[in-house]
Amino acid sequence: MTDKATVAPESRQERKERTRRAILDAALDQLAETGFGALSLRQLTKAAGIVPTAFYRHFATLDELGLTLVDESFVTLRGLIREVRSGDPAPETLIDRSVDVLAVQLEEHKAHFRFIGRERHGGSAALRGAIRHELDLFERELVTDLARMPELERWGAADLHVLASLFVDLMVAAAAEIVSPSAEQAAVRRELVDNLRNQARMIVVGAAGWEPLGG
Amino acid sequence: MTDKATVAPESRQERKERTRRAILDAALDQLAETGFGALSLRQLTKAAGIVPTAFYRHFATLDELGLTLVDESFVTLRGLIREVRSGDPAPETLIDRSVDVLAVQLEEHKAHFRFIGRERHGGSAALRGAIRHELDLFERELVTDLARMPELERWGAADLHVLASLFVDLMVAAAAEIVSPSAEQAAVRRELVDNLRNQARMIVVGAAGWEPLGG
DNA sequence: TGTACATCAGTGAACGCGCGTTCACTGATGTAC
DNA sequence: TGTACATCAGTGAACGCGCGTTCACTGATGTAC
Repeated sequence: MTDKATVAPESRQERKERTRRAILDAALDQLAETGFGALSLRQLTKAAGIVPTAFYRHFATLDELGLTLVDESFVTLRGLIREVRSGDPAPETLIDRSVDVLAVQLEEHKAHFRFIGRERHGGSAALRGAIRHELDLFERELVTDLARMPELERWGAADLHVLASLFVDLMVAAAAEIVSPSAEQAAVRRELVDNLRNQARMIVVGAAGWEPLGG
Repeated sequence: MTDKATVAPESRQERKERTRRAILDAALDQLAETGFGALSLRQLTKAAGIVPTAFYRHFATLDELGLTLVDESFVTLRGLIREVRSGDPAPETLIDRSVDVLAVQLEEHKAHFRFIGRERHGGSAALRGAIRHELDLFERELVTDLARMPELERWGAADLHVLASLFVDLMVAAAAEIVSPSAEQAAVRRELVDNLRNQARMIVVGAAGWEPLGG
């Protein structure tokens, strides 16, 4: 049972990475309850199964941990977009499919979306700045995606910005709402998702009838 | 100079109200920097010019203070709507006027909007619940306003909810962005307001072309 | 108007607690030979 | 394969600090007569 062959030969590096992961997960867990500013290093490390001082072997400061979580969360968000892009590009089904993918990803990466929703306006200046920067990048990517659509070929940069920012604002607002603890019940969550779908459809109707801005 | 006639005859009640106000203002001030969860009673009372323990003469807990701020902030928000309603009701100018009024009110009641934007998703469960409740009420009021418009007479409750929630989500998102410390520069703020105006216009176009939901 | 008493906003000392961070350490893993 | 040394993730004691809350108090304002 415990002979040499069954013992996992975990290297020092692997063990360190595992601890780092445990810290990040404990943080995401604790951030469901409180804002990042109220995060306790001692509670955090206790949940991660290490002594408080061991935290500094992995992060120089709590802020560095926060920035790591921002990075991680946006990797998740980009995964969402990649999944939407990789499917059927027909405009008629794009909205429905995007909302469906979002709903699934929200469930799987609840903590990441909750973190972004919470700290977007709630966190420290550094955290807010990082999130705002990532959201700007994200919106710019969406603009280039939209610019490729034949229906929008007459649109200028300003028009694309209006539409893209609408989608991003809406998605972030809905995501924050859907992953919030008060939307635990499946029925509530479904209602929120349905509403998001309808909101997106109404915006698409608006885009279809939109007269591009002058200048 | 200091004879009886010039001395303000401040009653005990008036003085108490003034201190209470000082606490609330100090809280709003401190909340520009951190989330409500990271609020310090000691720093708060110091800024208000009283000793820490005097806080309890005015509020039983910090949470009670938070709920008072929620109430206050929504009084501000309702004032905004009242001002929009009291003006020209012509649909063509409604959006522009609403955005203009919002921009002015954001400037005048920056702290209130910042508080709502921050704690909407960032605060304690009690605070989030209170804000969410008030926003629900607010949206319902907007629905009854919209229902009175001749252009929307064929719309059902579900359609009205989609449109109203779009406006509310958008307004809260934009407000939080506009009052954030990173939008201190007038040019940045103007750009955000312009974008909000265009977003609202695109939604109005969407509403104009919207085919009411069945059921 | 004057006096005696009640009210109560604000005081200040004291408490125990959890916090982030320092430091010298331990002992298992990794490396050089 | 065996030995001697280096690395470094995690330990545990200790620190000083600001925290929320308790309590008995003070003294100006308000009230009853």
